[in-house]
Amino acid sequence: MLYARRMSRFIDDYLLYLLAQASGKASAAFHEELTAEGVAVSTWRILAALYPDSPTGIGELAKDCLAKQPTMTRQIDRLAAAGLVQRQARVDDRRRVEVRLTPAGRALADRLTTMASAQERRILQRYTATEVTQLKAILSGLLTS
Amino acid sequence: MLYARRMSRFIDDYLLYLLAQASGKASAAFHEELTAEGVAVSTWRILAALYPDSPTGIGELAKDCLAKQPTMTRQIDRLAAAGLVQRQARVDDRRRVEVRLTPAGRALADRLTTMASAQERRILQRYTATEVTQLKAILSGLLTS
DNA sequence: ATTGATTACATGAGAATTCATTTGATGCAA
DNA sequence: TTGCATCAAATGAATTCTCATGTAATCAAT
Repeated sequence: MLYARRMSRFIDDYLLYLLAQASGKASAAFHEELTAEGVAVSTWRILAALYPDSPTGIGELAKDCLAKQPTMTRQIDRLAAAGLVQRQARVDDRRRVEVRLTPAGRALADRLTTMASAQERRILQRYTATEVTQLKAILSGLLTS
Repeated sequence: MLYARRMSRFIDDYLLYLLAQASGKASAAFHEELTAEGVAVSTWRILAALYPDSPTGIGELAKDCLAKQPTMTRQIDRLAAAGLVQRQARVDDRRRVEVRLTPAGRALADRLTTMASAQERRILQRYTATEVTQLKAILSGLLTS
């Protein structure tokens, strides 16, 4: 299955690789649940970012979901057509568009976030509360640097 | 700049989101360096995975680079045409293709991994050696679960 | 008020990714 | 052997993403 390697790989101790792989692998299990529910990963990301009640602009939403702004505009088109979110131009700056969950979107997000939290518990089960706190603190720190 | 929010967001304490954001943000700085060097992120990922001398099959390489197998086949087409990697069918199982760095590919990887390590040090500067060790251990643990 | 720069989002065209399937190779059971 | 399931990689078609740019609103300076 595995190939012989002459020496250890660069990436096995490289932080950005470990982060990317950990993120990908930890997400994979939940993404399977989403697929079984017929929900696209991109849809989940948007609903989660808006949940429970956080109206957000298109550009900021793109950042939150690791996508580019043109991609997000089109995703929101799709979710709005599906009745899960609604657009509303801000009165104090009409360049901006606030996106928020509709009742249907919030209902779906209720269900999915419950599933996500259960999944998170399964992953974190193996670690002590202290370890979990430290991990989240370090990750949050990376985000605010 | 920021919009008012009625309550804290679900994602701000959700591990998978923190991991994805931390990964994305930590990588962003280095990806800018890559762009300045005229190197695509996907190219970097492949060179890093093969470095320094780890011949790898297409499918495994796809996993290592968070891509699907058809994507990787085409990426390798591109890198092989650029003279950075070479394909070789395995004699013991000719379904498999071993990809390895050419001397030119290794030279480029030498340079990029040096840059990547410097970037990693800048990120980790703010943490103690113990914290770094713990972080990498937990991330590695997530990968082997 | 007018000009020019900047910001936020939308959109067209092109590029990259992925799904579904095919091709070729291997292993296994009858 | 033969037949069949499985596996790794390649490929065609379609989806999806993103770059570059456009449009409209706001802001700053004169």
